[in-house]
Amino acid sequence: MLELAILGLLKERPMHGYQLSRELTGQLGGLWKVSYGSLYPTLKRLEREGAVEQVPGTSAGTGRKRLVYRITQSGEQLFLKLLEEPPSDTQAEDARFRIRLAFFRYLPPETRIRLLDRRRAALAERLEAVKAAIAAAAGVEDDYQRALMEHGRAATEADVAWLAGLIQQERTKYGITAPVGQRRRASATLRRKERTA
Amino acid sequence: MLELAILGLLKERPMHGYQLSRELTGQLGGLWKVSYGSLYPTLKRLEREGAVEQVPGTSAGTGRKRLVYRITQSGEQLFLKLLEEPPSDTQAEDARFRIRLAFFRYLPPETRIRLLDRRRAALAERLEAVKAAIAAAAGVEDDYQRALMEHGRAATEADVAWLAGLIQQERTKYGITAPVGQRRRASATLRRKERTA
DNA sequence: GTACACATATATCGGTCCGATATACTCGTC
DNA sequence: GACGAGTATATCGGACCGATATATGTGTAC
Repeated sequence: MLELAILGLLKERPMHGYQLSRELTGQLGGLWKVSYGSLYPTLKRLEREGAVEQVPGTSAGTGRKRLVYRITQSGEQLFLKLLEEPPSDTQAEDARFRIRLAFFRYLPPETRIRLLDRRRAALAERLEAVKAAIAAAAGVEDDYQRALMEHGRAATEADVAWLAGLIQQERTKYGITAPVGQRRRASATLRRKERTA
Repeated sequence: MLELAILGLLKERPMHGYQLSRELTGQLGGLWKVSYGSLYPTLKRLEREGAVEQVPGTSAGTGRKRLVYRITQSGEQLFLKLLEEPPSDTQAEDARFRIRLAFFRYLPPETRIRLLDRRRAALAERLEAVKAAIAAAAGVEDDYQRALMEHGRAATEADVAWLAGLIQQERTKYGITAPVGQRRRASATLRRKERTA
């Protein structure tokens, strides 16, 4: 995830580590505070893999030690690959999706819609799970546990609606019609079952 | 975080690892899927620390290998300590707060209000950061970046309002009046400054 | 003019949690 | 009696975190 964010920023202009940290923290508006303990090792790994490279002679004039990096050709390819790659860690996927969205402009409208729809399906599936858990916990007396679940439901519903709005907006903008058959309950589970069948 | 969840469940009744995993995944309604890669090592660590212990002879009759654990006296103490402990990892704090809430019934009302208020202050602070980022990005053309920030603002506002509601409910229930001076902008930052002053 | 707090900048450490995977037992069912 | 599905414990490498160490530059109060 951090790789994606770093490459996305370096795509715009060369930067050094500390600068990346500030941009990431600021641009995502406090939604994600990047740790140096992640940033610098990741930057080194990207360099080792050839996705970024140091810009020579940049710290010469200032006297201050600064390692400025820029993205390479191979890094550009990696960036686009990561931007489309399916999710892995459900825990971090929320954060990953935000990063992705911040660089959505680099993707064609069709791909954007596809990714938005995939995310919506995943959240819709989570919503069903939450609803099922609420139904299962009907007899539980704990007020806080119920409040927690209800809040989870409301928040997830809001997210799904937000994504639906973004998709609609994108479709209207580019005149892309919704697929026929309007797969209403096209949750990831259902699609997975179809694929294996 | 996992420690807290495990201790909270074992406080109710002895369980083995797999059972804990199902309870956690189900009870939190898909909001958190526990990984075995976290669960079993944590369980072992808790045993090594003496917070939990194996219930002897439970797998005898079944023939199936099952390691049933129960909470110890020292584990009960650890549980209460973790339940009140201030947050550390901002990334995981959202999840940690949910776990905490699920076991809120074990805390006295005053403590509950204090923790809810701390959480609300932290979110209010985050909200201010998001607002500042939105203001700073006024000239940016990227629609998605703006949509992302706006959504972050809306979601955080909803969370703050939700917490305010919970606090109000708790106060009404137990007849605890709000502190005089009603520190309106009592963000964590302000309180930190007051403490150091 | 100099001391001192603060921001800049890179780097490492231990620790938590994750998904994937390995292993093995139990049970229904065909 | 084979076989897949569910149960159960365990380890692995990897991502990310907060805390911390270690410098250097910069503003400013005395």
